[in-house]
Amino acid sequence: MARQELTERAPGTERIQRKRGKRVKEIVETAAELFGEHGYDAVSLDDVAERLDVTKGSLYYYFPSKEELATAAIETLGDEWTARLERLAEQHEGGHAGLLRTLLHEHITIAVRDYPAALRLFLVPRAWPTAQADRIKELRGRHDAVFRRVIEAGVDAGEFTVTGVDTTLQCMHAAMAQSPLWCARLRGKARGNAISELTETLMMLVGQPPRTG
Amino acid sequence: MARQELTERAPGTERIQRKRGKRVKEIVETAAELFGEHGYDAVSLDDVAERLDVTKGSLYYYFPSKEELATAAIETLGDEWTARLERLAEQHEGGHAGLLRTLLHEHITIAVRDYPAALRLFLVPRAWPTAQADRIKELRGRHDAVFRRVIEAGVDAGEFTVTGVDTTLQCMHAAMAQSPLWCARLRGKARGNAISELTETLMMLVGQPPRTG
Amino acid sequence: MARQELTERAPGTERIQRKRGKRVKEIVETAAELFGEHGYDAVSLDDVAERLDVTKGSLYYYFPSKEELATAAIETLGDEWTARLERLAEQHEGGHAGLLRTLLHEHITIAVRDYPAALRLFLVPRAWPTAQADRIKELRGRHDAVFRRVIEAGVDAGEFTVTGVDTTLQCMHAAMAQSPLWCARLRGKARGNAISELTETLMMLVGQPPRTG
Amino acid sequence: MARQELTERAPGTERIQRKRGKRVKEIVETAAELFGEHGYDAVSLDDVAERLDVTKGSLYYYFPSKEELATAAIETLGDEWTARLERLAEQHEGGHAGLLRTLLHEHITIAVRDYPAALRLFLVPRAWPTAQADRIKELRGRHDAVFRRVIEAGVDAGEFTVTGVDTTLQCMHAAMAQSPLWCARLRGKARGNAISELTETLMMLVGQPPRTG
DNA sequence: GATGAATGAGATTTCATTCAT
DNA sequence: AATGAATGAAATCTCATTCAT
Repeated sequence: MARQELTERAPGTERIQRKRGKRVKEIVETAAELFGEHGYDAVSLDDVAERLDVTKGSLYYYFPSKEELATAAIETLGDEWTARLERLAEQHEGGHAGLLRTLLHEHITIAVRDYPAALRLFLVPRAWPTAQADRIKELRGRHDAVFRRVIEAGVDAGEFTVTGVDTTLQCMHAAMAQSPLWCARLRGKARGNAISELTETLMMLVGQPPRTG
Repeated sequence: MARQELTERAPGTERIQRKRGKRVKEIVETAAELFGEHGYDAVSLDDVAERLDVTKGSLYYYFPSKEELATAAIETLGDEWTARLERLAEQHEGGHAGLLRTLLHEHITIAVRDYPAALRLFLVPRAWPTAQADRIKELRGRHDAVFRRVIEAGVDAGEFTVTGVDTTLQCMHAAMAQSPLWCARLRGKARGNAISELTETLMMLVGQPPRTG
Repeated sequence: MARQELTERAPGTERIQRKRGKRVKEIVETAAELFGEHGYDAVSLDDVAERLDVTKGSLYYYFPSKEELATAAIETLGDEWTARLERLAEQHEGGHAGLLRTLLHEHITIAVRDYPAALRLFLVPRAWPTAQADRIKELRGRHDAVFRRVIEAGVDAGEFTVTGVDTTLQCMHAAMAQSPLWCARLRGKARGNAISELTETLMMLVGQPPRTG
Repeated sequence: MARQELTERAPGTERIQRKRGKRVKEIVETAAELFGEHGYDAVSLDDVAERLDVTKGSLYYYFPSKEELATAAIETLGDEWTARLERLAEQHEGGHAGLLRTLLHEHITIAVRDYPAALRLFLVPRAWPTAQADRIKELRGRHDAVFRRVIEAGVDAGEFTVTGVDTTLQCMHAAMAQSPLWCARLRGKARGNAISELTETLMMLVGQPPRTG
């Protein structure tokens, strides 16, 4: 019996890994959704499990604790999100204002359309265990860097005016994190307009007058 | 029986009421402090009771549930807060920009110095019972109105430029709600500077170029 | 100071006692009502106090504990009740059937009209402390005795037929105790009819055919 | 993928369901026992859990609240009880008096011997949530119907005499509900005699003279 | 006589976590 | 891979009782 187990170890490991990855992603996204919606403490693993239509026990197969699940949610989302923004920044041609506008618009769109409520995970300042807090800080840093680079470049080029880059970044981030709440009830064109309006308003933070709609 | 009339009907009712009010205020303020600091879910009634140096049971003598206590805390804070801003607005003389700057500065100062965590109570989207949700919404309305009036007046006077008043308000509030987090580690002069910098940055949202520090 | 108290002991003691007696009676009746309605455990002293529009503390001025209050309720009610029935029995002239019918009718009337729900106190078998249990048993005995005497006399006279006097008594008592529940929703004539019908039905327990209404 | 079809979709679901059902039954029966013995309020979930040798938490795995557990207990008991009486009624051959006597005897026997305290759950007028109150009322209705049918049939056949069917039913039930109290201290033959005596006494409520023991 | 305040023991309920299968 | 069951610590809430005034 013991010997059997030794031989039967690795059949189709790859496909299994892929499947596992998909499952993990499902869980993480659902968790992020719920945590973002109600806050970490107000969401029980039962809630997460129920929305996924699995049992609580299953969650523990994929994650060793509730905290790790939340961290994974933040990490995964943050990673993907940042990657999308970084790609955009690389491809972009044109002035700093154009790039910043593009980044803001994309960021808000993702927040509102793809991961409503997920961003709040970054905001709600829970006392994470240090290991996880560090990881989160790093992510936040990478994320911030995308915007920071454009803004600093714009300032250097004399295109942007700011009181302080950090403060500007914080304001942008805070507003974008709340955006899903404001846009939650809008659909279709109205939502698109709201996103554009928010983008233009945030552009003012670097001294760019709003473009006429 | 006739003699009874000489005695006052409700003896000492007033003083008792005052005393009760004072106690309630103590409790509410302590609660607000803790809730604001750690969030609604992270604070147990034991925590509140312990800081007040009474037993859990006593809290229930004054409030029928944790939720009601939290609502009271929010209400008290919001009330006082708004009142302070309204007073400022009334007294102010001078242009719209000056008033808005004053309001923003005061708001951030209160948030950072006096109630370093209270704003989160308004933000974290907990599913309050409707009775309480309504009360909170009303508070936010009053609070919003203070800022809305200045901005609309400034726009009408041609002093301010905005893409949309609602959006502008939302961005301001989002940023201010986060401010205690950014300033938490700062003290003394550094903190004052941070507050001023944030104020100036937010002034840009209505098209006012930052004043040179 | 101590001396003063010795001299000031008894001014108008009598009137005070009477007043006290009235207050006690009010409390006892309200308590009996509530206990009978919802059961001893389901009623809190707060409930009693609120219906009386006094504070919980006041109840403790008159009764040393919840249990004593309940006992007092049972005792007072039982005492008065039994006294009324005993008086009726003494005055009565005529046959055994007539007396039993009168007693049943009166008993049910009191139960339904004067103390709805109070009788259940005797039924709900709580584990009273023995001191109080004894007192209750005695009361119950005196109460039972009124009916027992008529029934035994009737049986001896050959007027009544029963399988066993105890059993008959128990059935009567059980039915009468529930009667307020059945008649609670009836008013005026309808209630009078219901009481009469119940009386006639119980008369059958001693072999008396129902009188045509 | 094709292989999956060979495996059953919900593996062992049936056995699990059966096991769960068994567990639920164990809990419900233990609960019914305790609630019946001491009353709803006097029994804590700790009591139930301890007798089952599990923790409180486990009970909440099966029932969402104490009230639901109690309702389930009542329902289970009532269901089984009524079913037993209905079966008896179906099988019975002979006159109405014989059937009624059988039903009464069986009912009292169950009450006294099998569920020595369950009836109180039906009697003590607790304010159940309406959903559950309805279910209980329905149960009582079914239960009542068994007796009502015999009595009405007997009356129609001229075998029985009653003042009113409802009143008669109420008296019978009131007496039977108390029976466990009266017989609690009796054992063996004495108990059997008490049950028979009570049965005969209740037969008098429909005008049937007692059979000589 | 009566009240408001406070207490503390105990009840119900929640939930992250573990484990056998 | 996943589940159902169980646990236990901690949270919310209730309430009889005490006490200073």
